[in-house]
This record gives sequence, C-alpha cells and structure tokens, in this order.
Amino acid sequence: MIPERSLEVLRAIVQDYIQTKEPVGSKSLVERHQFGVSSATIRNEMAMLEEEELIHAPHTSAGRVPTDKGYRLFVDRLGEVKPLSSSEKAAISNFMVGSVDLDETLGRTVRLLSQLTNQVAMVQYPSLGRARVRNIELIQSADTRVLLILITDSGRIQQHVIELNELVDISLIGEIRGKLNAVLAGAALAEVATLLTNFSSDFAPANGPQVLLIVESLLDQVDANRQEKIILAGTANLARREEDFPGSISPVLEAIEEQVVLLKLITEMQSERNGVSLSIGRENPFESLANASVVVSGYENQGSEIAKLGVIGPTRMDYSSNISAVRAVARYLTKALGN
Amino acid sequence: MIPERSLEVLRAIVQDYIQTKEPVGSKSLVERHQFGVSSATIRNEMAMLEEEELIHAPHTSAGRVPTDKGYRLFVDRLGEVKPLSSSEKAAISNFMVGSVDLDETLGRTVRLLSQLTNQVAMVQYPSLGRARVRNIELIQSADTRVLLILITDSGRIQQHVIELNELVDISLIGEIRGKLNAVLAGAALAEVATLLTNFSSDFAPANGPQVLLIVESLLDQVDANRQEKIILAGTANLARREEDFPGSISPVLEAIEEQVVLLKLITEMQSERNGVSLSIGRENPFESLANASVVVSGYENQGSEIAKLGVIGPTRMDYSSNISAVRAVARYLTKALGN
DNA sequence: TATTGGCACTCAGGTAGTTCGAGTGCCAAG
DNA sequence: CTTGGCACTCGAACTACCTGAGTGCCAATA
Repeated sequence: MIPERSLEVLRAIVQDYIQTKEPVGSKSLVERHQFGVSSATIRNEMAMLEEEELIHAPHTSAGRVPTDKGYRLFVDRLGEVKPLSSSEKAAISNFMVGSVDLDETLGRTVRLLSQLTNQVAMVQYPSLGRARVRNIELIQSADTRVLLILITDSGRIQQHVIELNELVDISLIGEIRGKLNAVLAGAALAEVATLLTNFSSDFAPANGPQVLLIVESLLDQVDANRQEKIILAGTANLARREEDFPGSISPVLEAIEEQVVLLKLITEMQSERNGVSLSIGRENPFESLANASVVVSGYENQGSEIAKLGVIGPTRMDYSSNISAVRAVARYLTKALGN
Repeated sequence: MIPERSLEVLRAIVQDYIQTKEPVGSKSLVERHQFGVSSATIRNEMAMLEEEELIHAPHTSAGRVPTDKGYRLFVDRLGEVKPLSSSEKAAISNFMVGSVDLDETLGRTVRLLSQLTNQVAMVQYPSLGRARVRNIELIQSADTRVLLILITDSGRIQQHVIELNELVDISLIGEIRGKLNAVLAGAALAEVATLLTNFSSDFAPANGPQVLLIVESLLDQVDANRQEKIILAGTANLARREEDFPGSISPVLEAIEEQVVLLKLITEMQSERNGVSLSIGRENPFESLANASVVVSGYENQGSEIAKLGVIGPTRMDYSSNISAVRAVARYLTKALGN
C-alpha cells in the first residue's frame, strides 16, 4: 500500500522532528539523509504522506510535523528499538543491587526508569488478583486493637488495624490466626471470600462478633487492594519539557496525580509486540493527555504478569529509546522479583 | 521606627498585589482603600517603603511589588490570620472520619491540605526519635526468610525482609521474638541499640549468626527511619500557578521531588508565633526555591511534636489563608492521632 | 511640618508596517 | 518518475511609534 520510500521519508521526518523540535522541510531532509533524490521528489512524497494524514503542516509555509497517526505508524513499523548503551545497562544493574523488600525495589525501579528516560516514570504495585496467600498474622497491638497482616507470595505486605469493640483474650487471637492460616494458606486471593463463608461457625458463639470483624477486615483488605496503587518519579521532567506541551502542562500533571486515571489508562492498554504497549496522543482516552504519550510494559513474577510499569511524556518523545528502556527495566524487575 | 501609616500602606500593597498579581500604583491604592489622603502622599510613603527595601519597583514607570522582606514584615506584624470559613471547617472534619491507620490518615491529610490551599501540600511522617517500641514481630515467610515488623506507639509500622543464609528452625524464630519483646517492649527507640548490645549471648552459639543478622536488621530499621519521609499532594497546583514563578517552575519541582532537600528545609525551620513557621523567597537556603515560600507547622502526639506538615507555593501567596489552613490542619491531625 | 495639585519625565507594552526567508505547490522538460 | 525552476505564502523577526500608568519633584497651601 504505502510505498517503501514514503515510509523512509516518514521515519526521517519523525527522527528529525524529535531531535530538532522544529517542523522539518523537504530541503533539510535531503541534506540530513541520503535519499539520492532531490527535494522536489521528497516534496511529492510529503504531499502523499499528508494525504494519508501521517504528517501535518502547522501552516502553509512551514515544514511538516508527524501526526499521532504518523507516530503510530512509526513505532509499529519503522522504529528499530535502540539498544541500550552499556552505561545504561550498568546503571540498571547497579540500581537494583541491595534492594530487599518490595517497596524498596519498586521505589528504586521507578527512579531508575525516570533517570534513564528523562520522563515521568510510573510503576504499578503488583495486582493481588492472581496472588496467593502466604501468611496471615494477627498481632494484638493494644487491648482492643489487633493488627492484621496479609502477606502474599508476590511479596506484598498489607497491614491494617482492626478496632474491636471489646477486650479480647490473646488466646482467641491465636486461635483465629491458626485457623485462618489453616484455611487460607496457599489459596488464591480470589478464593478467599468463598473459603471464609462459614468461618465463624467454628468458634464459640460468644466470640462470633469479634471473629466476624476480623474476617470482614481481611476481606476488605483483599478487596480494597484490587484497586491498585501507582508510584511516580521524575515529575519535574514534565516541567523541563514544558515547551513540548502546547497550552499548559497542568492538565497533564493533574491526570498524573489522579491515580484512578492513570490506572484506568494502563490497565486498558493492550500489549503490542515486544511486550510493550503504547498510547499516543489522542489515542488515549483522556482529553487532558491529548499531547502526551504513554509507554508501558508488564512485569512478571513466577511466569505471569503481575503489574505494569512505564513512562509518560510528550507525544514528541524519543520512542525508540523509551521503548527499549521500559522493556529493559521491566525485564530487570522481573528478574529481581525472581529471587 | 516605621510609622503606623506606612505599615498600613505596606499591608494594602501586599493585599492588592496578591489579589491582582499586578504591581500596584499609588492611584489604584487610594481608590481601593480609604486612606483619607491623596495619591501624592501615598507616593511619599511608598518612597519611604522602598528606602527600607520593603517594596520594589520592577521598572521606573511601574507600580510596586513587595520584596521578600516586605512579605516577612507583613506576616510578622500585619497579617491577621483569616479565620476558616465554615465550609472549610466542614471539609476538614469530613476528611478525617474513617481513617484508621497512620498511612491513610496522613494520606488524607496531605490531600486535604492541598485542596484547602490550592498549593502543594506536604506531610512529614512521624519521627521515630521519641517513639517507643510497642511490639516486634518475626514471621517466617519462606524457608530462609524472615519478616521483621516493628510497631511503635506512634502507630507507625515498619517492615523488612531479612534473608538468612541458612534454614532456620521456627522455634528459634519464636524464641528470638519472645526475647526481643521482653527486652525492648516500651523502650524508646533511641535506647534500642544499647539494650541489644549483648543480646546474642543469650542464645546457643550455633545460632549466633542468625540472631546477629536479625538484630542488625532491627537496628537498621530503627536507624534508617531516622531519615524521614515526606508525602506530597497537589503538585499540579504548581503548574497552575506557573506565571507566579519567574523563569520556570522546574527547579521548584525538582526541589520538591528531592525529599532530602525538603526535609532539610522543614526541619531547620524554627517555629514562630502561633506554632507556624514561614520561609519566604530567598530566606530559604535553596537557590531553587528563591521564588517560593514555605509554610509549616508541627503536629503532635501525646503532647510532643512528632513531625511537620505544610504547604509550598509562590512567594506571592495568600499568607493569611495558608497560615490558618496549615495551622488548622495540624491541629486536626493532632486530634486525630490522639485516639 | 505634612499634605496636595501640578507637571515633566520615563518606559513597558501594544499596534502597525516592513522585510526576510524557509518552505510550498505546480509545471514543463528531461 | 524525477527534477530544476518559479511564483506564491505566511510566520517570525525587526522596526518605529504611540499610549498611558506611574513616578519624582516642586511650589503652594493648611
């Protein structure tokens, strides 16, 4: 359909535009690339591309700028993924050593990704969806208070304080803990609710209310964490790229701060080839992100994807580098979680 | 020293400037306020104020703008603290209901403060400095892994995964936990290190290495958390006030993201009257915050200050409102922690 | 001595006119 | 299909000019 050379021209336009941030004209194009044809020919090609809405001229006597559709074609068909430099690789492995718990690992990861790409980076906490219960702890932290801790095999630790309305004997707490673990250890989180349906009937009726409170809290815990969490880093990079956002950056900042929006966005994104998925400009469902692009990839634990990570930046971003950075970091994180 | 009416004029200038964002001239000043004198007189006053470096003219034929020194005088001597509107008060109490654990409470607080002030809000996590150990838990989460949980009486919960190099018997874990709690329960965090000096000598020599590992991790835990943590909300408000920051907002954003900087800043700020402390423009030690002001207040638990919270915004901010909002939120948070 | 009206002066910001040149589309010739 | 040529377009950059808010100062006044 679209002839080979036109695609070459599109690629050149995208690359030049990303680099120079100026609309690119036919003349500079033939100067910077070896096409072996004259600028007039290129002009014809460009007219074609404009016909296809892959590029767009901001005004009559200006060069051309890629449209969202143009970027899309670029990433889908043309952009070789730029391999990471060795210093970048070194940065990645350095960053990872010495993190032990999940919080720290994810924290480092998000900062790493932000430094690597000079964009805003985000890491989603592992979804509890497919995780399994490893351990449940109940700790009496005051006379009428119990701390419930839920540890899953993805390494995530949830804690919550339960306020019981009356004083509870420590042996009862122990009993509940024992039975909870007996019933739930190894169970998938999705099964927890069904497994606990008649849980309180095992206990003396007098203790029923307390047991129920704890069970409810546990279910809340499982459920509340279906609504996920995202951590961010490098917000300042947005401001540094301010000129890349026509209008203002504040809608973008707002969208980013609104975790719900971000979560919706990245969970809806379908993985494309290479395990990386993109949403470019107006492709993505939020008006406020019309000038932004999102690059995400899933990361895994024990063979299945548990959450996503990625970057968000101006539509005019260096897709090649960012895609490879996101992919590499996702891989490293998967590896780091493997231990 | 400085006559009464000059101060009135300064106050009027600050108020008008904050409201209109335009340099304010002598004529508009007499129009908007009842001074009972002519603009010529005001001009004389203004010349005085400029002499004192309390205001400054951006250029010859423009009105005047308060200097940092002018703002300082304003907040110290002139600004009545604007009482909160009843709807604001309602917002505060609504926001607080239903938060149970510390994380959630602080999370709500910071969002509340940001909404109330339309600025970037920050809340520092309680310092462990004066806190006491309430409980220590050790949970075996895999064959060679133990989860250490430290709960303090300020409600803060720290957890850390310890990697032991060899398989450990569960009864040993239980023994260690028991003795740790026996030794440490109720101890101030500062004492923990001394209390544990000879801890491992209580155990069979064969177990020495394991015990040491755990003790070390616990000490790390106590120590690592001396370096505090801050949570932020409302970063987008900065971008919305972009025009208030000459140059760019990106240095400000960077400073804010750099927790170390923020922490240094707010811990160094000395509380002024009303329990609120301010740092205005170049008063604060970081060049990047030359156009920013910080308003912070401490919040308390059990009668002593455990950490700080506050807002950060342009030097040209509404000090009266922000001061009262910060103060009110700090009070409410103190109250909320009282339970 | 403090206040005031008057007045000349300053200067940032807006408007209007001009030029410049990168870039375009089209065409006829190769 | 490619290419050189050419007329055309129009934003950006520069200039010149004007306007008006605001100033500082002074001499008159209360």
